[in-house]
Amino acid sequence: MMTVSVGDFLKSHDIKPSYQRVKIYEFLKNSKEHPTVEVIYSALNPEIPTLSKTTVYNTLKVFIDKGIAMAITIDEREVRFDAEIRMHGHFKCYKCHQVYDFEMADQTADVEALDGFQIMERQVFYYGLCDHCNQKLEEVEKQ
Amino acid sequence: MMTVSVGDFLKSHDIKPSYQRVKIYEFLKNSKEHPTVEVIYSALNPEIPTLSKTTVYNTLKVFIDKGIAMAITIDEREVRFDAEIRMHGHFKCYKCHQVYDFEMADQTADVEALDGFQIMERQVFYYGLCDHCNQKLEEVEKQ
DNA sequence: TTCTCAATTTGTAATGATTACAAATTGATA
DNA sequence: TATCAATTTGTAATCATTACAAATTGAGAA
Ligand SMILES: [Mn+2]
Ligand SMILES: [Mn+2]
Ligand SMILES: [Zn+2]
Ligand SMILES: [Zn+2]
Repeated sequence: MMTVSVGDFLKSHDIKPSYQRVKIYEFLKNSKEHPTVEVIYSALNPEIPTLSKTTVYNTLKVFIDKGIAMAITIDEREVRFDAEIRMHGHFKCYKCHQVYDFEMADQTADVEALDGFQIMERQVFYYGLCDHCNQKLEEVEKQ
Repeated sequence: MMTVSVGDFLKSHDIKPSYQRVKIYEFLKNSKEHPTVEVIYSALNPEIPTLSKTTVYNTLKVFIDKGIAMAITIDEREVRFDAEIRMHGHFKCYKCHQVYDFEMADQTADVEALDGFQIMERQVFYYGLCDHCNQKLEEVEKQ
C-alpha cells in the first residue's frame, strides 16, 4: 500500500498546500456525508480558530477548478461537496436527509437524443427513503 | 384530439384556477426553456401589472405539491421549473446556458446498490456543450 | 538571518434568491 | 348583498454566497 501525503497530493494538482487547504481537503476526503461549507467550517473551527468561512469557500473553489473535488447540488438550499470524483450517483433521504453514494453503470451511450452534444459532466440524483428510514416506516405500518 | 381547458386541468388536480394560476401554468406549459421565477414574473408582469413575485413562488409551490410541475436545480444559483413531469433528463450548455430535455431509458433496475431504498424521485443532469455551441467551437478550431 | 512580495487568508459588507408575515383583495356561497 | 375563507400582494427578514480590501504568511532573494 502506497501512501502519498495530502500536501504532495495537492502539489501534484498544482495547489499550494497551505495549512488551511490541507485541513479542508483531509476533512472532505475522510467525510462520507457530503458536507456543506457550514459543516466544514464548524468542524475545523475548533482546531483552526482563525479560520474564515470565506477561506472554506475559496478553497473548495480551488479544489473544484483543479479537479480534485466536486459540488453536489442535490439540495435546493445549500451546496454540498465531495472529494470522490469518480462517476457515481447520489441518493438523498427525505426523512433523515442523509446523502448516500451509489455505483452506476455508465449509460452515456444510451442517450441518442444528445447526438452532437459534448457531455462534460454528469449528475444523477435520486430521492426517497433510505433503507433505514424505509424499514422503520414498514414497522409502523405493520402495527 | 381532445382539449381540456387549463382551468379544468387545474381543478382536476385540486387547484382552484385563479387568474394568476391559470396564466402561470399556461406560461410554464408552453415554455421550453425551464424558466426561473424571475423569468416567469417578468414575462407575465406586462399582462398582469399587479402580479407579485411572491404569488409566482406560492403558485409554483402549489403546482409542485399537487404534482403538475417540478423544480429543476440544475443551476446552483436559481431554481428552474418544468410542467413536463414525465421522467426525462436535462442537459445544460456551459456556453449558451440553455437547458435541453432528453429522453432516457428508465434504469431503476440497474441500481442494485439501493436495495431496500424507496426511490421516489429522480433527477439526471448532464452538462457540457450543446450541438449548436459545439459546432461553432469546431469551426473555430478548424481555422 | 532579514527582507520582499505575491499568494493566501481574513473580516466585513453587499448581493440576491427565497421565505415570513400581515394586510388587502377576491370570489364562491348564503 | 353580506360573509368569510382562500388567494394575492408588498415589504421586511433570512441566509447562502460573493465582492473586496486589509492583514498575514511563507518561499526565495539579498
Ligand atoms: Mn458522493
Ligand atoms: Mn424538462
Ligand atoms: Zn433516511
Ligand atoms: Zn449551447
